[in-house]
Amino acid sequence: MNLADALNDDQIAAATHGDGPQLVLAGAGSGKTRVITYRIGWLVEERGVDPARVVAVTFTNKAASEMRQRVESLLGRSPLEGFVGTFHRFGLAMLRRWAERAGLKPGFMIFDDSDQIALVKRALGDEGLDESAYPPRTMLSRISDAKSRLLDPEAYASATSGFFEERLVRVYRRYEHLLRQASAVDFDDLIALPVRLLGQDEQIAARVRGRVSHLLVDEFQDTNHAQLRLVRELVGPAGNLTAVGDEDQGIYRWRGADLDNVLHFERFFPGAVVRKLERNYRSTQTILDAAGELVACNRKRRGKRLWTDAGDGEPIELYCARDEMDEAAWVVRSAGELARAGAPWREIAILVRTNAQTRALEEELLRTGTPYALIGGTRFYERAEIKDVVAYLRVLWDPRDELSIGRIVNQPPRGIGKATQQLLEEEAGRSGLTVWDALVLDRLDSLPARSARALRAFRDLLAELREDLDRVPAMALLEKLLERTGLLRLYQANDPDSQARRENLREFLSAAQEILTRDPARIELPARETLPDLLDHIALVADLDGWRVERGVAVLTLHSAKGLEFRSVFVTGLEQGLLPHYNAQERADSIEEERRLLYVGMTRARERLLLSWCRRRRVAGRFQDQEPSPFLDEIPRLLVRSQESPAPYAGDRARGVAAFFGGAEDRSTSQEERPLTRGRRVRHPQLGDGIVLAVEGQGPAMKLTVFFERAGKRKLVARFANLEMV
DNA sequence: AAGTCGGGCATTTTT
DNA sequence: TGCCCGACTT
Repeated sequence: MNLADALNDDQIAAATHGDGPQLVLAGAGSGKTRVITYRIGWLVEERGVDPARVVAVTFTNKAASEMRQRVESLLGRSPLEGFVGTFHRFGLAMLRRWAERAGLKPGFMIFDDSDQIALVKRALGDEGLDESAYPPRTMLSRISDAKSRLLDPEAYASATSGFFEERLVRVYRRYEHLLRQASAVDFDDLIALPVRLLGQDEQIAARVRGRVSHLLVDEFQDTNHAQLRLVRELVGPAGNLTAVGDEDQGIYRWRGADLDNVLHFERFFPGAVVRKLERNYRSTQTILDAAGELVACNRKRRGKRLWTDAGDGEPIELYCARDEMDEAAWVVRSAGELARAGAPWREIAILVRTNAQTRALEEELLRTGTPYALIGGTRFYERAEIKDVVAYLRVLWDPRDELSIGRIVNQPPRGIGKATQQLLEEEAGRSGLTVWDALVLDRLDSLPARSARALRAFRDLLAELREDLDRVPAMALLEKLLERTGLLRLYQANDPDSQARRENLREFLSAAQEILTRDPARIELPARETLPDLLDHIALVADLDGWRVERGVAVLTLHSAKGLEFRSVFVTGLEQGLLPHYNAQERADSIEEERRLLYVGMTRARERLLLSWCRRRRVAGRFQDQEPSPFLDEIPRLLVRSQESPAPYAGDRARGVAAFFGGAEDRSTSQEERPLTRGRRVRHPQLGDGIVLAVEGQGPAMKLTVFFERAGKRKLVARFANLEMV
C-alpha cells in the first residue's frame, strides 16, 4: 500500500498511528474521510488486523455508506466484514442480538420523533398535566437530554430539584413505562441501553470487546455523553481509538453534543496522541483566511490554521440588501452570473439560518425560472401517506402497537371516529386488555352496533393481512396492503397533491424493494422474516438521500450543509438576531456555536463565497430594521468586496406591484392600470395558464383564486404569484 | 365523523 | 405572514 502517493505527511501519521488512542483534529476539507479510509486499509493490509474486528462509526447513514464504499474499493473486499455504520445502528445491532438481556422483547420497535411526541402527550395526560403548561416538545427534549446523559428517571430525580423538574420526572417515568409497554425503544435508548448492557453484563462485554480491536469514530465533536461512554466501554481509556473531529464544526450542542469530548479528549483517554490536519484541499486561501479569522474569535477551541496551495482566488462578496426580496434578487442574479460563467447549477448553494428564509428565495428562484432544489424540509418518512403505510406494517408486525393502531384505525376513513375509539379504549382498559386483544375477543357489546360493525371490519382486514405474513414475501404483502386497505384509492384524484402523494408511495415501494433486495437470498422469504429489517431501516434512515440526482441550485440550512461542498456558496441573512440567532444571544456558549455555524457555511465553498444581509427584513409578517451581524466585523475587510443595494429604501410598493403584474421590475406601468378581475386570463411561470375565479383584498394583500388548466384551483397571494396577464 | 375556522406560534434536526 | 393544532360546527 503506497500511502505517500495518496496522503500528505500529517495524514500518513494519522493513518499509521500505532496502538492506543489518538485524536485527529481535522479541519474542514482536510481529507478526513480519506484518512479514516486509509487507516482501515493500513491496519488490515500492513498490520494484519482482522477486518472483521475493525469498527467505524459515524453519525449519518450517508457518511457511513460513503466510508464503507471507499474502504471496500481500497481493500478490494466487498462486502467488508467489519462494522461501518452509525452509532445508532451499532447500538441496535447489540440490542437485537441481546434483546432479552437488555430487558427488551425480541421484536421491539424503534420509535421515531413523532411516536415520541405522541407518547409524551399520553404521559402528560396520564399525569394530569396540561400540554400548554408543559409543551410536549420541551418535555421530550428534556427527557432526551437526561437519557443522553445516561440518567434514568430516578437518577434524574436525585440530580435535579424544583417544581418543573419534579413534574418532568413524573412525565419521564411515565414515558419510559409507556415505551416499554409498547415494547419499543427510542433513539436515545439505542445508545444508552448498550452502554448499560456493557457495564452490567461481563459476558456480553467480553464478547463485544473481542470483536472490536480497532475503533474509529468520525465527527467526534458531535458525540454526546452517552456516546462517549459507549466508546469507552468498547475500547477502554487506553484502547485503539481513532477519534476524528473538528471542534470548530460543532453545531449540535442543542442536541446534546458535548464539545468537551474533543476539547478534553486527553482527560477521557489519557496519553492520547493529538494530531492536526490543517492542509485544506477544498477552498481558496481567501476563504480559509476569512473563515479562520472568524472562528479564531471563539474561546472554546484548541486552535487550527488552515492553509492551501490553491492560491488566493477571488475576494469574498458582501451585499447589503434593502430587504429580503432584494437580497433574494441579488442572490439569484449572482447565481445566474456564476452559472453563465461555467458553474453548473448544482455546484451553487444558498445557505440560510432558518427555514423561514427560504420563502423569499424560493419565490425569486421560481419567478426567474432558476432550477433549484430545496434540501431538507419534510423528510420522506415523515410524510403522512408514508407514515400511514409504515403504521400498517408496524401493526401487522405487532398488533399491540397502540400508537400505530391509533394512526390507522380510521385511515382511510371507515367510520371509526374519535368517539368510537374512546369507547373501545375504555372497554379494553376495563378488562386490562390491549385494544387489539379487545378486538380479537370481540369485546364490542357495549358499543353502538354501527361502530362495532366498523371495528369488526377493521379487525378482519388486519387479520387477513396478518395471515399473509407467513405466506408471502414482504413486497407482495405491501402491495396487497395498499390495495386492500384503500390507501392507494385515497389519492386517486388528479390534483397535484394527490399526484405527489401517489408519487411518494411509488417511491416508498421502490425504496422498500431496494432494501429488501440487498440480501437476495432472503427476498423470497415470507414477510415475517424480512419485515423487521425493513422497519429498522425505515426508523434509522430519516430520508432518502435522493437529492443529489436533482439538478439545480441547492437551498439549505447551515446545519444541513455540514459535510457538503460546492463551487460557490451564498450565506444569506448575516444579521444580528438571525445569525447569531436571537435565542442564542444570552449565552456566550451559544454565540460561539452560531459563529461555528457561519464557519461551517463559509468553509463549504471551494471557489466563491458570497455573503449578504438585509437592512430590514420581514419577520413574522412585520418589517423589522436589522443590524449587520457582528460576525461580519470579524472577517478581515481586505478579503471582502462590498456592495450595497442601489435603491436602499425606495420603491417598495412600486416593485411589489410590478412583480405582481409581470416579472421584471421595470415592466410597464401601463399594465398597472388594467384591473385584475374575475374572468381575467393569467399565466403563472410554473402553473401555466389559468383564469381568475375570485379576488379578495387590495394592494399588497390581494389574494386571488385562480383555476389553472394544468394544476387546478389554487389560491395565491397576488404580490408573490408573479402572474402575467394574457 | 369530517370539514371549517381561528388562535397561537414561529431556530437549527445527523438517528 | 403562513402553518399547525385544537375547537367548533353541520
